[in-house]
Amino acid sequence: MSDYRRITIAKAGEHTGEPVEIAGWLYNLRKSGKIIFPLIRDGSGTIQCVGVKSALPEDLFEALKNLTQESSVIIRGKIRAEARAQGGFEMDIEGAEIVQRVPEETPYPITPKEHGTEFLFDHRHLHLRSRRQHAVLKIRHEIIKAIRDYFDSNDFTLVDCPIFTPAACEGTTTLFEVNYFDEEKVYLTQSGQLYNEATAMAFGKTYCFGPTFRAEKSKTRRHLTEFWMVEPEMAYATLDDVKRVAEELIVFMVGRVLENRKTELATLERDLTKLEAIKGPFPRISYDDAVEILKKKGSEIVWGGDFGGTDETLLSEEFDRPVMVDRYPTEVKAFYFETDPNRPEVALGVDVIASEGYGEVIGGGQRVHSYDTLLERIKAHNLPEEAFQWYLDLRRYGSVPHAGFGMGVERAVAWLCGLEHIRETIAFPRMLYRTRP
RNA sequence: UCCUCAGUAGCUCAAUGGUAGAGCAUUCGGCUGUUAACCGAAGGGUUGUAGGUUCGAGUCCUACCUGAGGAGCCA
Repeated sequence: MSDYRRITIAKAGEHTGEPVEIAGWLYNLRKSGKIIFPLIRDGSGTIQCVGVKSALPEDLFEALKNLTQESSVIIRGKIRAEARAQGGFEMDIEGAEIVQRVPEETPYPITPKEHGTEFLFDHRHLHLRSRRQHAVLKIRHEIIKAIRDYFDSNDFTLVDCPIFTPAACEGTTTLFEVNYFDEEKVYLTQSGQLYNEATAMAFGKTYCFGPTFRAEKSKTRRHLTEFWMVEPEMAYATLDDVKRVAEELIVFMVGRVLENRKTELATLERDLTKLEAIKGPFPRISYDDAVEILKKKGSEIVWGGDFGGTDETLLSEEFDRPVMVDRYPTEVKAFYFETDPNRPEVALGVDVIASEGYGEVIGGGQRVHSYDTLLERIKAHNLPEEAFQWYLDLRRYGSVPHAGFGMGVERAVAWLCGLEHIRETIAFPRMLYRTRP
């Protein structure tokens, strides 16, 4: 038994001819009388094994031949290059150990045929084992790693923000309320931004990376109630810095995925030319320009309104890469946005609209840094002044121009993977009508 | 919250108002190169729930439940 060295399927090609073992699960089994083809997956990949009756003990051959889908099994044998096999390699079975056999009375529910979304997401804990979902989550991991590598290597310090917050960050969106020891109400964070402004004044450049929550009853392919967001914030920075960093981040992220996740992109049948087109510089247009473009394309948008999902799609059709839209009407942006000194009616904010109709992936801009202006805004938005004293402190003690943005991780994943729906981009999605499993 | 569509076997779906069916999965049998393998056989149903119309309802009507897509809102 110890003669067989444990390897992962991903590295099978490096061990041809050696006695090795693979510990995994039965993904599928094709059999033909005296020869069987178990397809084994181990989390790193899948490989077809070949078992010949004459070469194996009778009881082992029969046990493998009758093995049920997703039974856990350790296969021992030798790897061989095989032109007919999918990954280019096959394993000839010399021995095996069945770790747990899935009973036939309770067969694995997800068969190799089609299923509906309700069924699949009710069985999400098992659905994750299938090839497509595995590929999506591998790419998600790559994207998250790229994001962290980008910020870490550009002098940003990770300072995470609280999940429990005492009040609304932006005053507009609906929050999840939590009973906090029956003493007071707290809310699940919808953004770490206000806290980021504090940490940026302490560290210069910071970012937070964590889950955020929105209690809006959005029921579309672009929304989750719990999603992950990365939010950088920079002291002594302006709107232009936000655009530069956002562009660099996206280009870096896409590069990493193209470099390291070719296999997964192929599994998803992603059009690579669309990803390869995502290079700097991204087109930069103003909100005014965007409205003109949309009007020409038949949208009913009027100056002063925010873009709907359809508008974002129409806009993205004009470009082969993400487009940056800046200087939105102050009215549609949150209270903390700095206004353009030359045009007080527009805010120094920018949205990055992803290509191929994937919508807004990044939103951010320059923050108000004058104490008086911020106080005015808080009053104008009917926000509780008391709760914002600490935030006002940031303008009392060494206030500087500063800026930052937030990127929705799931939207980025859906975009780079080319997915129809955001629910596949996270292991256990939380949506309007789904909190299980 | 609003609009639209859909709920039939474990799963994916069929069935003009007239005897509820197929493929996959499961069980049994066959096959030494299969690629969502294939071939033969068997078991498997309170047609989402509650009413109603009708000689007769999976099918038509009403309400409710569940889900999907979209709108608004948002990343």
